[in-house]
Amino acid sequence: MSVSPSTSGLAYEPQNIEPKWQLLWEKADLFQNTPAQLTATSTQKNTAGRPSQKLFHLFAFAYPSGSGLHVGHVESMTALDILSRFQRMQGKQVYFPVGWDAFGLPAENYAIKTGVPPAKTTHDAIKTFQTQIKRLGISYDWANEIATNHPEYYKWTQWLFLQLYQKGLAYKGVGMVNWCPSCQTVLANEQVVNGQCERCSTDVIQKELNQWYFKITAYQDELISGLETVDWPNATKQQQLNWIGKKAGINIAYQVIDRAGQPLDSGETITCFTTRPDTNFGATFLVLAPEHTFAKKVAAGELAAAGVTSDQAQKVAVYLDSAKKKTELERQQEGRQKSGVFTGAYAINQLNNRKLPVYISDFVLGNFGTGAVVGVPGHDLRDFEFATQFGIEIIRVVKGPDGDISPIIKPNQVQEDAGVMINSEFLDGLEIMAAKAKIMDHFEAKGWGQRVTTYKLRDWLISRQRYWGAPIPIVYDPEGQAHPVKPEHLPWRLPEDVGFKPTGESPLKSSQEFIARTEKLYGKGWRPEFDTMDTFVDSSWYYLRYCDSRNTQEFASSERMSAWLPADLYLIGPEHIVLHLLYSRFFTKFLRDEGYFKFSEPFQKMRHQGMILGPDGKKMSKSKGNVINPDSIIAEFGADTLRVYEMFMGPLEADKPWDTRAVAGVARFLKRWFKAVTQALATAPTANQKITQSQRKLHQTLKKITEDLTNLKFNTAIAALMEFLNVWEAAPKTDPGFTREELSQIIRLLAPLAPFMAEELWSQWLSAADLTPDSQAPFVHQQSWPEFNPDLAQAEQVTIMVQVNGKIRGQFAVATDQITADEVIKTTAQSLPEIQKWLVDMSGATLPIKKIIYVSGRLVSLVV
RNA sequence: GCCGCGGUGGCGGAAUCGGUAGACGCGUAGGUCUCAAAAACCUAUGAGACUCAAAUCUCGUGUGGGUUCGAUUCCCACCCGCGGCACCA
Repeated sequence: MSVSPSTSGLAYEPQNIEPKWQLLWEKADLFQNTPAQLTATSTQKNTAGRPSQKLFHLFAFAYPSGSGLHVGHVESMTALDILSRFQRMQGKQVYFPVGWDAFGLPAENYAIKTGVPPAKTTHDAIKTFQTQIKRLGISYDWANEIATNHPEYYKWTQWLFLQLYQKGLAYKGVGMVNWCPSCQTVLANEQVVNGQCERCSTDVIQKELNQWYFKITAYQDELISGLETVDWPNATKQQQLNWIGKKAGINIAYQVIDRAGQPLDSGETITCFTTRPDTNFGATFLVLAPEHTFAKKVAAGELAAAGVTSDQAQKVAVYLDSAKKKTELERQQEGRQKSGVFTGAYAINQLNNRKLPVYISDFVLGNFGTGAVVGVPGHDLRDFEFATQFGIEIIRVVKGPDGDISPIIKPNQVQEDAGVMINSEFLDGLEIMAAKAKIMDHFEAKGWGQRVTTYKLRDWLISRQRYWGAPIPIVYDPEGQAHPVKPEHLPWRLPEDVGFKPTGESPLKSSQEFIARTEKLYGKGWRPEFDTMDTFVDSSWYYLRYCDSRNTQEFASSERMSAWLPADLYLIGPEHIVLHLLYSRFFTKFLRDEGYFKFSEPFQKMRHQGMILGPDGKKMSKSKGNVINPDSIIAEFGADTLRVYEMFMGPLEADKPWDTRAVAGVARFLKRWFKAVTQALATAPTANQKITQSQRKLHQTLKKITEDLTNLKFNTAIAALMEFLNVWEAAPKTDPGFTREELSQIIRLLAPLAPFMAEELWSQWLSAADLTPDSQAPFVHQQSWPEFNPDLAQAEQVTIMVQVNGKIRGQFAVATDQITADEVIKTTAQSLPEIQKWLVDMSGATLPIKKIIYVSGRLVSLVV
């Protein structure tokens, strides 16, 4: 192909340059369809003839919202694009795919408001995003673009569901679920924020429903241990660990007793989970969650044998009813105020034969541990609060750190984490950790308890009573029995004849076609599952599909997945730490167990980009009017300026406010660079005899940029380029200037960061020498990365600082090759006149030097 | 309350196997060009003291201690901000 050299002269005009190269790159199919070119990494050669190595750079799937590309998208896309271009120039084979997390609520809510089908809204939004991204010069592999709402994609989402179903890892179950009255759908635990719906901030209520779950808990231990093998930010790993919430403790079974203090004939027991069995001599009561089966039995009047009167049973029933009606938010607003009711029943603590009254309170959670706790009010603040409120005895069994052994009457006396046991018979005198081990052994030996590990992680509720998602591929026979949709019926298509008015029921119920289709394929009286899947199901396996996005036989071939995954770099916002990342890891481990590939973690290296804030330092939002639109920045300054500015703002991971004036500073820098190069091209000598300061700076910069880009330190890389330009522009008029070869390096150096301008300068570089573009590699982005010369990258001389008693008092220069002459340098340092005056006392007498420290190439420290 | 991250000029930030604090950019001030303005370019720019000036000195990386010839960097205690979790037994 031919590339026409520019004739536009010296002025930098991004508005002319950028559309031109965008078009030519597109025509040339640059960097397209990479995964098809896999094959053995060691034999593969790129255009420059160097051995190739594969890299998978993953940008977090974007939701195609109607408001278009956000400057935050620009930040992370640009960072990955720079890295991709940089690595390609270094001979790596880089796969940098693009796709859309296209199912989801906003499009459906828009449909409810306007009647416009979500498919249309989504399609239009994607078009807008595509145009904006191409204008930015992001070198995506568009040939492998995917969208989760496409039947060829969600066919495999459904396939994945069925695989899980066949292995018993997708199941339907009844349970208390989070229900958003506004979105009219259930939510996963992960989608409830402060008792409110993550999307619309409506108070979430609890409902008992029969829903579909994925058994993520089957992998809970591996989800913990796998974190040790990946290169992720520590904070992220920590948060995942907290979410999984693994805890070691013991389940203790307390026998329920009758009025005479004898175990019930039914052998009824209440099992409590505790991590602090060491304090069990201080136990004075038991508390059950309202959902506990024993609580229900009491309410139903089934525990008369335990001495529960009908009056007490009645009170319990009332309490259970009121607890059920409370929203998550009401429960939180009560704060530490505790409600509860005595059941009338007692259990026995076999350690000391103490009778423990059994209470019910909603501060005990039904879904953690066993839903029942043993109350030790002296050493647990919640138990203390409950005991004081209900007048229950408090026993001290741990001595305070100050030796306090007085009765516990104030909350600040409640010793929770350290101390020595007292009032605990055979545990007395032991530190709590030792006591814990000893009593657990005791409980197990007696058969009263059993060591257990509990987890906070719950199974993943994936049913959604919404339209715009992948239908759950399940059909029910006339008896209501669930059956998987047959593989030949996939994709199990999302019907189009639905009403969008929220009714509290799944919108798919309104589809005649959906029901007719089910009856036709499966028989009269058969019904489809009307719920769709949580969109996190779609978006938690997309990186697998990327490897083989046009495969019609499989979700992706094993060969391709093994070749490209795990991803070498995943750049994703910190808001996805518990949801998407945990789910993705679960799917990966499951499919590995199914034998599709061998790796266990999908994302080997992950980093989080920070948030770009408005100029006011606050999160951008339409209501605050502080939103920066990338299109308007491109219109004013060009895409290269936008890219370089966003990378220059600060460290990638940090939140940083937008500074409108600083954008102009970056535009100035690019303009100066363009001018410097175009002017130099006109007079460039073919060879340069003398080594100049500018040359040294060039090679130092080449070295620095290579290091910084490798480490994702884009802001300091750009600062180094600016420094280089400052030195270049300040070079003496007598300097011979950079040679053609050096100018080529200077142009290539900028290519990853400012791809359009670099391409323009490259074409000028070629035409200045009457060269025609290489037909195999006509573009600057196909050239090799400039290597630095280590000799030239070294400074000619270094400044040695001289300290006297730790304070800087002078300095001198030394040739770089002389810095190992320790004795000479130490002597020179002492002989400096400005140092001499610090080496004498008030009377002028020379002070003895006690110690001389020389830090090679940096400083001499004199101690007197 | 628990877990994690952070605190450096007027602003964004740079420098942490301990070794010139403030790179680079923004802003500001003065200047060149211009009838004028913008743009562009040049110079200065942490605070303070002293000086005609040059030079020099003192202070300075959230606070208070410590280790060291030397601390933004390491240790201890605390304060503040941000993110996450939260009546999790």
